[in-house]
Formats: sequence, C-alpha cells, structure tokens
Amino acid sequence: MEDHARDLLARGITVTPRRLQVLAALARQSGPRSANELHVDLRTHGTRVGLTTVYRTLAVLSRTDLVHAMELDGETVYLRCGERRHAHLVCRACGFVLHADVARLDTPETFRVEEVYGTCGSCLQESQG
Amino acid sequence: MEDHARDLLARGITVTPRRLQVLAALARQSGPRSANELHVDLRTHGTRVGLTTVYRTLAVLSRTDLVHAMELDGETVYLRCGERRHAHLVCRACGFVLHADVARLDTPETFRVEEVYGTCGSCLQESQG
DNA sequence: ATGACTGCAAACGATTTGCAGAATC
DNA sequence: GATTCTGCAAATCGTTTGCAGTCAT
Repeated sequence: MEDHARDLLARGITVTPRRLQVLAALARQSGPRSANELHVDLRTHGTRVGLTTVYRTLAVLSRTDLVHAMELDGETVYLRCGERRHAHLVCRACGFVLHADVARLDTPETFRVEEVYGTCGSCLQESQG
Repeated sequence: MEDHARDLLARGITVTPRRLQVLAALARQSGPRSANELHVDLRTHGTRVGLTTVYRTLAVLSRTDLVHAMELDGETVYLRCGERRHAHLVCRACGFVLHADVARLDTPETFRVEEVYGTCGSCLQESQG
C-alpha cells in the first residue's frame, strides 16, 4: 500500500485515495483486466467509485511505467508492471501475458518492441502441436 | 482482378462482385485501412455498397491469409497480404506496417508471433534518436 | 425453391465528455 | 480560493444484429 504511494510520488503524480485503490486492485489481479472488471473488483472490495473515475485513473497511471495498457479482444486491458523496460508477449488465445526482455528486434530497420501478440506455447500445443 | 478471383477460389470462398471489389480496394492502399476508409474508397471508385457489407466482407476475407486484420488506435484496420507466413511489425506512431519473417520468438516458452506493436526506426529517431 | 449475399435502421458496448458538486493544498 | 478529483447522465463512435429483399444455383 505504502509502496504504491511511493511509486506515485517518485513519478511526480499526486497521491490520491482513488489512485492507491486502483493500484491495489491491479495488484490483486493475476493478469490484465479491463476497466470494467477493475470497477467490479473495487466495488466488491468496498470501494464506491464510478466507472468514469476508474477510466480516468487508469489513463493517468498508464502514462507511467506503473501500468501498461494493451488491447485484447477489442477492449483495453490494464496490467500492473513497472520495473525495468520490457516487452509484453500477449497470448490471444488465453490472455496470458509474459514479460520478456525483448526490447528491440533487429529487422531491416531497428524497431522498438512494446507488445507482441500471438499464441503462447501451451495454446499452440493444445490447438495442434 | 482475375487474380483475386483465383485467390478466393483457392481458399474455398465463394467469388462475389463485392469480395472482388473489396480486395481491389485493399490492393489500392499503401497501408492498413479501417472499414470506414475502405468504404469511402469504394464509393469514390463508383461502388455503391453499404458499410455493413464492407464489415461483413472484411470479416470473411480476414478468416483467410488474404487479409490481415489488426488493431490500431482503437479501431480495426485491414491489410491485404496473403503469401507465406509472416509477422507484422506495426508502428504505433506512423501506422507503417513492416512484414517480417519473424515467425517465432525464442523466449522462455515458444511463442508464435502474429503482430508486434512498437515504434519503427524512423519514428524513434524523430522523437529523440 | 434454397441458401448465400446485401442494405438499412436500430441496437450494442466500450469509452469519453459536459457539467456541477466535493475534496485538497 | 483555486485547482484538482469525482460522479452521473448523456453523447460518441466503431461495430454488430434484426429483418426483409435480392441474387445465384
């Protein structure tokens, strides 16, 4: 909890109860979640907050490296991550996100990788091998 | 034009004027386009067609390797590509799509790459170097 | 005739915005 | 007291669906 406050301060972001609550909600998740899912989680955990505020808070947090926003099945999902620069490998089949150190891909032109979408090993095997 | 018909047949898809027209519209583009942009292009080129049909036709085509659908800025964009298996490197800054042969990325688990989102070389330089 | 293809208008669902009230420094 | 944060309701926008008509086999 206090860690979250420190994280916000370190990035020059005003600390508010909402932001701490949203960070806490994100920390409870095992994978990326949509604004709506986080909203439900927050209310379940006794935080009365509007969906609009959840969106707005996530927007603020996503501008930092604390939270990463990505697209999955046509909706934006958010993942708590922070730490050193890394790329996300997102499996479209199961939604699992792997943090990888592949920050650059050497191709004809250098390309900085942010997210990689595809199918993870387990799902590849399941589907056919 | 005839090529398009052959491509459809080869994939067991009924050949209809609409599908040929949409494939032709895609062939005119230099990069990925949204359903709406393609709709405008079609009407501009004298094809009276409804937006709904454009969506439906793109959905059919996207189920094959002829057309690849991807997400850019919250909307689905479509790219004519076909040919051998390849991954798409999509630059979020300029929308440029690079076809790459990076079909597999060796990470802790094997992962089949479909799209890679990030920033291309030119945009990286522009923003800071 | 039968099943696929098309269009329009309406429905949908995720996200954003306008505005007024509450909280914070 | 000014600025930021918050919530509700309404608006937005891409996309999908219901339904009735058309086309092709």
